[in-house]
Amino acid sequence: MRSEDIAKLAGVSRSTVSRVINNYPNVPEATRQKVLEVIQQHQYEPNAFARALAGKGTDTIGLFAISMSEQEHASRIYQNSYFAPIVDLVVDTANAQGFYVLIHTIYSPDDFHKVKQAFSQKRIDGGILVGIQNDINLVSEMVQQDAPLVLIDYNISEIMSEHLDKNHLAIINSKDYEGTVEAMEYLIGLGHQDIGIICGRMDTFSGRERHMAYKDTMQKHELPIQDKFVLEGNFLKETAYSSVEQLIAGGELPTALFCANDAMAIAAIEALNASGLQVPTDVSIVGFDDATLASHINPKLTTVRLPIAEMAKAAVDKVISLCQDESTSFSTMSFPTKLIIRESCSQLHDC
Amino acid sequence: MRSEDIAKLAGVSRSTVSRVINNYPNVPEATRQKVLEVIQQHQYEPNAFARALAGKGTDTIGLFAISMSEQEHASRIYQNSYFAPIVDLVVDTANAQGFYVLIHTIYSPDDFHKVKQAFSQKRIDGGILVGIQNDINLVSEMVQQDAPLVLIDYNISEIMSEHLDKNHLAIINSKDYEGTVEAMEYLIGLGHQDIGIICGRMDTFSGRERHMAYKDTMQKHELPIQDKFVLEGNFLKETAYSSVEQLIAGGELPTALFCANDAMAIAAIEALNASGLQVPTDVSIVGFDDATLASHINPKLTTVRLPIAEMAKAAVDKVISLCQDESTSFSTMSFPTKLIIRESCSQLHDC
DNA sequence: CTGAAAGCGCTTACAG
DNA sequence: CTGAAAGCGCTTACAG
Repeated sequence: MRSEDIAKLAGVSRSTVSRVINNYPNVPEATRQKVLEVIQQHQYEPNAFARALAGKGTDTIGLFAISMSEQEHASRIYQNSYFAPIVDLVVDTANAQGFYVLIHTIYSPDDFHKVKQAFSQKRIDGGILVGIQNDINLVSEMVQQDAPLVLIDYNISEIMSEHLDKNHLAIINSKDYEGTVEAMEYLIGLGHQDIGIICGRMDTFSGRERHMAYKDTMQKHELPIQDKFVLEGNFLKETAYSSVEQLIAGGELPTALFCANDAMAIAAIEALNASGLQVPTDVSIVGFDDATLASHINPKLTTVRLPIAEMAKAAVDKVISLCQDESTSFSTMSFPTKLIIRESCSQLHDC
Repeated sequence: MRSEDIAKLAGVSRSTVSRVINNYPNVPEATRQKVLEVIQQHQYEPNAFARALAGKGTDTIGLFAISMSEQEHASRIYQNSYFAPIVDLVVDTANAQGFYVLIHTIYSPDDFHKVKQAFSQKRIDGGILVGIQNDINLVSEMVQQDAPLVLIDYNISEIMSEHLDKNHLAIINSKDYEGTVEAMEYLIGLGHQDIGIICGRMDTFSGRERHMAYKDTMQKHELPIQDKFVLEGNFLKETAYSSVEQLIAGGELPTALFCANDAMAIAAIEALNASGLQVPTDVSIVGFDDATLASHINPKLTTVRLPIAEMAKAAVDKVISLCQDESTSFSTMSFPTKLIIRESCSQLHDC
């Protein structure tokens, strides 16, 4: 069933059918009704691709989850307490506004080709990128296509200094620096001085922010940062577990450990437990994200809650409005985090 | 940049450009190379929609997560330990084979329109439906469009009796009946006789299978099924929590409770704990799914592991092969579950 | 208000 | 082996 068939049945031309489908004003109510009726009757749906070819939008946005540094292939994203909810919320929000969402996961620089392709093949009206490593070239390449783009978690000043801020572009961040400071102040308020950190991926905006806030807060309180207590990490359980094992093997432990996400915090607890150490008795732990697991493990994790729902919704609203606007625009939003105090930290008595 | 531009640059016709893009045999190596070179040089990507319009596939499959009975809107799917991994695995598997995936969540019969639309607008080559309630009319409507379709978790005999088995259709199930029997036998082997159940959604194939296997196993061992110990449920935490509260309020408790999924098992444990009851000391609990949470809560949950990864992969492989096959075919696959024994069940001593 | 026609960017018989 | 042409199913100036 094509628009031509509808036209015949309704005794009008394809042009008119198209006019009613697209809700143009210049068609008399009677004609409109007749056409609508025939459409209803035959459950006609205009071919989406033909519409797109003829200049209409695709009514679909792309969502690209980028996690380049991870190793095995199966079940990575959903186990990731950061990506999974974003995917979910983005889909929900977009669907509610009548948009489909095209998803693709990027595991290697090669895969990245796919996101450019989705744009250049005109499969989507706009796209959301999450988990992008700080690589301004990549971003600038994307932005060149001048398709509406929103980046979740990206360094705004890089955008500015590259003058990329005059495109259909938006950045959605969370206030990770402030969130980390709050967590650190809490730990310090509890009497901790030997505070370690398990870092996140340093090629990530949030990873760097959390690390910097850790350092700054320690310095502000004139607390020494001991190299052996700053553990590298990549937001993944496995590596966090082994670095904590090594830390333990080293003999000396911090009294508290700030972990750049919950997955690593949980790994830390497990590694500590495996060596007969208790949380928070022996060492206090704070995480970041407030993943589902955080409130279910034992001890319940004290963590910084990421406003993922707000961010995902804002991202969708933003792409959609960028798709609709002709004029280029650049905007940024930053959502506050919240410290959720549970059971994984304790007061230090001997200070 | 259109194929015509490439043609000009390469000194050939659009036809030839198309031939090399589509890897047709009848073009001399020299010509092919020249065209390929120009394509490379200009990073040309054929417009996906134009290709689709002209008869090629869209290289995208649809994934529709249906969860009609749930209430609030935000963050439902990802919190759902069943949907989230499926989404993830499907995306990964499809991506790896060069397919995009279009996702849509269905929360109401109205939304269902969207999945039909995706097909009738020819946005996708084929689709995967997960969480579909047993509604043969819906399925038959979909199947009429004769687009390749795979259903995860659906009653095969319904398909057969409606003669829907001569379409591009496949069903992917898990062996929930056998899995439940295994769990029940384990409980009975531990000496339990008063075994209750929290049911899943009964409009779901797996929900019904798990319930039936519970009943059958009880009967086989001539154990009485007490009405007050069979609790209705819908796979969600909230309702499970309150029915367990009611059960507790009733005064009499089973010694073991089989829960049709982990979310409800965890809710049961929480409800029990809230009343000062201990698992497994006071009541043994077994779940179903082996969600991430299962191994992290306290006590670690004994549960039946669902082969979600296998199912998701099989579903993708199946749609893709259905998309490629001209001939209609109907097939079914059923993957075994596995009982994972952890800490939430104990031997009953007084029997 | 409305139809005929051109155009969107491809693919694929068809003819040579 | 290869080009001209028709066709996929829409939309949108253009003319009336």
